[in-house]
Amino acid sequence: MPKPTTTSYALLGLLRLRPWTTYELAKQAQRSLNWFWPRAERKLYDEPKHLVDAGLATARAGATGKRPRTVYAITAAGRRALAAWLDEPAAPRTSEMEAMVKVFFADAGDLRQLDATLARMQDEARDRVDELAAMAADEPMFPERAHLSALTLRLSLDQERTVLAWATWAREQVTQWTSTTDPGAWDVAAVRKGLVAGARR
Amino acid sequence: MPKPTTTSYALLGLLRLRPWTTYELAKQAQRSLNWFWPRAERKLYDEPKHLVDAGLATARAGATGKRPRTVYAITAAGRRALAAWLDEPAAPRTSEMEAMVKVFFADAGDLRQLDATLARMQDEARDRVDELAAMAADEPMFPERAHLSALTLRLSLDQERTVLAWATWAREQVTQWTSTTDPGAWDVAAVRKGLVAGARR
DNA sequence: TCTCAGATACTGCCCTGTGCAGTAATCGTG
DNA sequence: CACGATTACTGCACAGGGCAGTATCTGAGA
Repeated sequence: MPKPTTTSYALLGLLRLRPWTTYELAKQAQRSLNWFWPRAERKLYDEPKHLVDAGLATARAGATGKRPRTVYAITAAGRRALAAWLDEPAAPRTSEMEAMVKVFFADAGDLRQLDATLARMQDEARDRVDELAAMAADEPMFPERAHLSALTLRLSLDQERTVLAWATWAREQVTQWTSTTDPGAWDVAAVRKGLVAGARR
Repeated sequence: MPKPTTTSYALLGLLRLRPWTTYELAKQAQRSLNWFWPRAERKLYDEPKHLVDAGLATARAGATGKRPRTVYAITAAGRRALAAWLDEPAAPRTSEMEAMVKVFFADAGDLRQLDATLARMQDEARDRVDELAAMAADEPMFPERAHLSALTLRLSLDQERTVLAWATWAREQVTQWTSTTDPGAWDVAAVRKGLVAGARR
């Protein structure tokens, strides 16, 4: 059997909290892990089977009426594997921001297009900040793990607020530009200097 | 031919600046786009061929000694496609942070493991801040596009600094914990409240 | 001037992951 | 108790990643 992926360990982590059906597991992963380990629902349906193949989880067959409902639970080997995995250095962070590609190549279009892109980024960040704030305000689903979710929630929230602040700033800046190819009186060199000045903090 | 992906448009954007060989294009993409649109080198070697198939770029055969060296250039259709693409709403941002999965499931291990994970995140963020600051301090490769790269540079830098600040904060917090399962006197509820309080900014 | 180590410039393969269409069972409402 | 909506999946095609392998080129030493 192929070696477990990060997605395997992520689901194993959820199974450590309690047994779940595939469906529940998929939903829970999208609710909690989606902020830092986003995976398509499709993939979440396949993964538990691999965990069973690897001996890290067990499948107990159940049913809701005629519909089969397999309940997955972690095994002792699964717990050991998870603990061992925590020691391995994590893969570097990566972020995909299609919108930033559009900003970077904004000179292929006009200022209206650029502002629309920035406005959409602003809206997206605002929605996410609200969603995360709601999560922080709600009762945690696993109160005994509230300290850990407080840590992760904080990074997600900080990241979204950073994007929101940046998008707001960027929209202001581009109103000073003559066109997407000519920033007019806008002092590019000064802005770049400002970036370096704040270096490391 | 299948419809172009974001990666197609990203490379098309680079081709708009000047013609490149596959190798140069791959290197340039990793230098500039990697911050917001990371793609494996492997993929960057395939993509120009698809652009040619789609009529968005042309391939002109050249050579360095016995080694063939195809130079790609954007076509008029390519320029039109790129400008049109700028109007389409971008895909939502996503970030993968394997380290955060380890933080979230830190209660499967001990405080030493958690601190090691946080320390590695801190180092990674520090390195990236330095790298981005160096880019901001250097002469831009395309001075006529310095205003656009200033915008993208700033978001990348802000994001990295956010992670750096968070990791530093998180390391301080966990020293106050009794174990990964028991935060001791650490006031979880207060921290969560603090998150909501700062909502939206 | 030849040699060979390392750097350069790729390609093939196999697996992970995504998006979407399709399907069947179940639930809620009248 | 019929039927539309929702729930709970599966199949398929294609984008993307990692790594091993290969051939060509460059440069330092014999």
